[in-house]
Amino acid sequence: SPFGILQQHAQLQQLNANLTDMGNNPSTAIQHPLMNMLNNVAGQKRKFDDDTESDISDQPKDKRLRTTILPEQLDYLYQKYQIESNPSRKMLENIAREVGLKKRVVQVWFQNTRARERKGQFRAHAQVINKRCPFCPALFKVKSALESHLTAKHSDQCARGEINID
Amino acid sequence: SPFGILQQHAQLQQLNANLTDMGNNPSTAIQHPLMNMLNNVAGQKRKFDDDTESDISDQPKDKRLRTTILPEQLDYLYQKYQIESNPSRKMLENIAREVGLKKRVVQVWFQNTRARERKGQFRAHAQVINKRCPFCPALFKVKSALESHLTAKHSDQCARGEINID
DNA sequence: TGCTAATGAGATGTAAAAAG
DNA sequence: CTTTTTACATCTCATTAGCA
Repeated sequence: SPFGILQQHAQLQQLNANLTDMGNNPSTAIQHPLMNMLNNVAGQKRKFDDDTESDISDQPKDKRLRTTILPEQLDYLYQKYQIESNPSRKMLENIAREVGLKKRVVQVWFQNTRARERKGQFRAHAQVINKRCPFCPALFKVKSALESHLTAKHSDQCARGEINID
Repeated sequence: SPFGILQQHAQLQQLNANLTDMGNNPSTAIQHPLMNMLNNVAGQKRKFDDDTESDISDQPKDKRLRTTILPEQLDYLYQKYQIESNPSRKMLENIAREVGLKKRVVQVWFQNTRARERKGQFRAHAQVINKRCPFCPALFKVKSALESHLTAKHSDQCARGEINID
């Protein structure tokens, strides 16, 4: 996947979030009064299995981890969104694999984007360029994709100032 | 900066090595004679799409597994249903083999579809999409038409994984 | 602080199981 | 077999909360 590095980047961010969270979790167990405490309707255990109900350990695992979708990934997602705003499951898996995000994350992104669009908050995102890489025959239609490619494959040349991305 | 990623690449790889590569591998790939080009994923894999990826295969509970019948398969089944809504055992086996589903699954589908029809819930079942070809301005309102166009005119791009037919 | 990723409730469709 | 019920999968919508 061309986003392999990006994926790892995101994972690192999440990891760091979890690690640094150890020990300082001030916002644990803040529940809104409106929110009900019951788990999902069908009894599916979404929370950590609480059969050991004594709950002495009280690990601060409640922290919600937020995936950072990088600009390059966003471009890709928006590209796909233009083609199909409501992709099938199979399509979703393909996209997730390509972009290097979990399927669930991609699914949520599409849901949120759809909702955003319905509310009229849709914004064009990707910068279409359709340019060729100066160092190899690769062709790109999105600017950020070219940038990723350059940093991944031709970072040395770029560093020498031989090329201007714009 | 897009170059910042590279700096972390090394440690990221190390980190990634430690992580138990949570690669979701849905390649169950049940194949059926019909539509050989689509890789059918309707295999029995525990879905339960919730994040947490707790795919540890020691789930002791009675998990009712639900087959996902793909649109292409549905098309085929409805086609057969129009011809004969109550097929014989032999026909059932034929249909099951051709569509790539277990006989029992097809049997249940016919039962449920019959019941649905009796209750007046019969669906027209048209695959209207109104999508534009990702590679040229051609517009299609029927899914199968787009698929034909893609395989006929842009098979190379499709093969390169630049776009997914579904 | 704004944008948005993630969550949860509620609705819908339907495959599978149970009942008849 | 049919009818009914259960449970899973996925969507929308409203909210909550994390990060730049």
